[in-house]
Amino acid sequence: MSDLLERLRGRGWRMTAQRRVVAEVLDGEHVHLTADEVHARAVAKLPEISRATVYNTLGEMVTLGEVLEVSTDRRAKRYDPNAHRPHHHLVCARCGAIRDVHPAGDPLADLPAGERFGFTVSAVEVTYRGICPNCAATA
Amino acid sequence: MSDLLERLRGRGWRMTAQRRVVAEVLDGEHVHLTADEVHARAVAKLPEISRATVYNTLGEMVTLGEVLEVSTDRRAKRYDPNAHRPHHHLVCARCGAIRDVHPAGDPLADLPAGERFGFTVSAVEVTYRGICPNCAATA
DNA sequence: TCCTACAATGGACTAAGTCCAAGTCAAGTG
DNA sequence: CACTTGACTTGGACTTAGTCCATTGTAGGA
Repeated sequence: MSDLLERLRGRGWRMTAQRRVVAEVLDGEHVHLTADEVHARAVAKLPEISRATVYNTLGEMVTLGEVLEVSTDRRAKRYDPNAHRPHHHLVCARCGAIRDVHPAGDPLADLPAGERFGFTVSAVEVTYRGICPNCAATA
Repeated sequence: MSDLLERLRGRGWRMTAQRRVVAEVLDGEHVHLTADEVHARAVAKLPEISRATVYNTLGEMVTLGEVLEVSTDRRAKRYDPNAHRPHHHLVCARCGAIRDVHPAGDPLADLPAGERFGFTVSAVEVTYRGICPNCAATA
């Protein structure tokens, strides 16, 4: 069963059919879906679920820290259920697909104090951009 | 006079009043403006300039590689005239302000071939997130 | 000066997401 | 089990950021 679902239940989440299907959709995917893709898959399991609910639910999961929001471009945000392992992203410039990657090194350490301008730096995001094998083939 | 303008002219750009003001706006700013902010400043110099033209012109400058497009969140894209010196960005999570930073190390080198999944990786963006001194003070 | 291809215009359109008032229902209480 | 209540869901209107396109204007060469 769903780990994600267990964790959410453990946090006192009220369990509804809608939330269940959203959690299941995310949990079952190893790619990063957009909210609309999540909605499309959720509708397949529960036809009357609304877009607003999908947005609400995703937003709550992000707030709870169970899911990461990734916005690599002007297109739709994508949701990453792999919130418990630090990683970066490899994005296809053509189709927008995202993969998780685990590079060596700690980029936070690469930012010397002299370059911090008084900011309290708490996080770093690294986005590698390129063309995925799929898009390269159909170029 | 404007360096940016000179470079664009040198590339055979047709010079129009609209393009001139857009280039001047970008060139004069050391913060990173959104397209709408660019438009607002452009209108101050040339009241009849249209939004579409500002978008077109910014897009062309990005294509020519004279300006960088930065989208650090779901809000509007920002335009960075400092395209000729590689740098990363330090973003305030509260107010959205952006500063350029120049960290040590080359993150591209940190992505081993085994983590590239067949992608042709051509660029890397690093975004440091934190709270700027200003926002920290008024917290 | 005239031509013409390139550029500008503005209004309609789209995509992604937010907001809200009204209806529904999960789960605790008696 | 039935009741209650506040949390959850709904769908449609709205917003923001940006794109598209047919028409009109104009820079710069002949």
